[in-house]
Amino acid sequence: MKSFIEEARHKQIVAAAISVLAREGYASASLSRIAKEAGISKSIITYHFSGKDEMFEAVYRSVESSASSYIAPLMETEEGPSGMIATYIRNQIGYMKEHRDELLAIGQLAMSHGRQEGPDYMATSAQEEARLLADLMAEGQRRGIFRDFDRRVMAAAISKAIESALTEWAYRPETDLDAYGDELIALFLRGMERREDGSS
Amino acid sequence: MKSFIEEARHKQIVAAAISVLAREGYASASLSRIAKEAGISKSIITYHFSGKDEMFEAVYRSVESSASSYIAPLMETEEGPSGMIATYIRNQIGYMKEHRDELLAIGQLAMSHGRQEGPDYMATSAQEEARLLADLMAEGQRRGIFRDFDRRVMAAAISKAIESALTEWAYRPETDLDAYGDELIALFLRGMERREDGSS
DNA sequence: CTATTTTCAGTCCGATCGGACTGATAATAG
DNA sequence: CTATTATCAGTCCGATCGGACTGAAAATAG
Repeated sequence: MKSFIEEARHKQIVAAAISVLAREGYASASLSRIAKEAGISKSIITYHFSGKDEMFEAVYRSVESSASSYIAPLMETEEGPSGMIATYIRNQIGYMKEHRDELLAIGQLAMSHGRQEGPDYMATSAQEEARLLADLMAEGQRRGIFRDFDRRVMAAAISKAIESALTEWAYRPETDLDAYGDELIALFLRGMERREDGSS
Repeated sequence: MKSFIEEARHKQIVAAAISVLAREGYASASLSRIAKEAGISKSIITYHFSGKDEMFEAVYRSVESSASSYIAPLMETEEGPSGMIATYIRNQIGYMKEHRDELLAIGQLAMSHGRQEGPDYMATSAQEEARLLADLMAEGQRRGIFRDFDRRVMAAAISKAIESALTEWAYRPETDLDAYGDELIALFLRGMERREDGSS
């Protein structure tokens, strides 16, 4: 089926949820609040979604697919591990510039599961990201471009560093995101590369 | 006054709150749940604290003072910016090893304020940490040991990287924290240092 | 036109929360 | 001994939540 209406409502509700999550945080993102944000009756949400969990999953998947479809094509043009990692960081921040609320929203969703891991779909997508970075690093190490470091640690550091750009930017809107990304690229490329003197 | 009983109760309640926050997250950290964790009546909490906010502030300040009293003395012995930053990272992780739940707990408290910054005491202590790192970096740059980078970005990256050690460790208990810390130190010292060839 | 889908405002339920309060009791201090 | 302080289990309140439900109206489809 997938009527136009159904799809439009889904998008509308997801968009309203993203706004509320990003602006007021997870605790305020109740069904009533989201319905109010969308200008619709609360019943409509439960009519189109089986419940709150399913709706938040739709939010997560929506942002995930949006981000990956933005980033994936831009990665194709690069070849070396260094360039690809730099491109990865640059693209993540590029996406961030145009989709601030989406990223803040899924950040709220990710944090809302205080200890005790959240739903599967979150864990798997986080693993995919770590995997992608780790593979690029392994290739760089194999080629002798990168020194020997722990790829898990490095991948986590990169992910968190990109995250820090978002929180800094949300906190200080005057932050120059492109410059922030360039700083991170310089930091990590220098931190990963093998030195000329051949040691380590 | 500060009777023995009052102080002991405060500590007991704070400890129980830390356990619940670290193990079950902010959402589960209700007064009833914390009282149950401590094996006391819920009324005792409202008897010794004016309310939930004051109690969580006590939790935050408790961990903050514990951490700074652990770390500060160990910083005195170092002299150069590189060594001090390395020591800073090492000490943060050293404290982490013995106070996992405390750090997870204040992490929950920090995250609980979805957008819209939390209480003052949190913001100021975060600023102090960033300030300390930024000052060390400025000194390193002045001495020509470090290259020219954005100290705000670098300080945020370091803080987040240390945080990543905690989340990784909480997620995978088999993580070798000392090795993790050494990896971070290698990463950031290489990322910050001025290269021998004199460029940039 | 008729049948179906969608929207709406609103109610009701059970649960949980922070917090104020009770009254009895236990512990401690002067 | 007498006051004071501390503890307890429990109640009550107002508020909010997710969610199920209602009945009627509106929109859409066949």
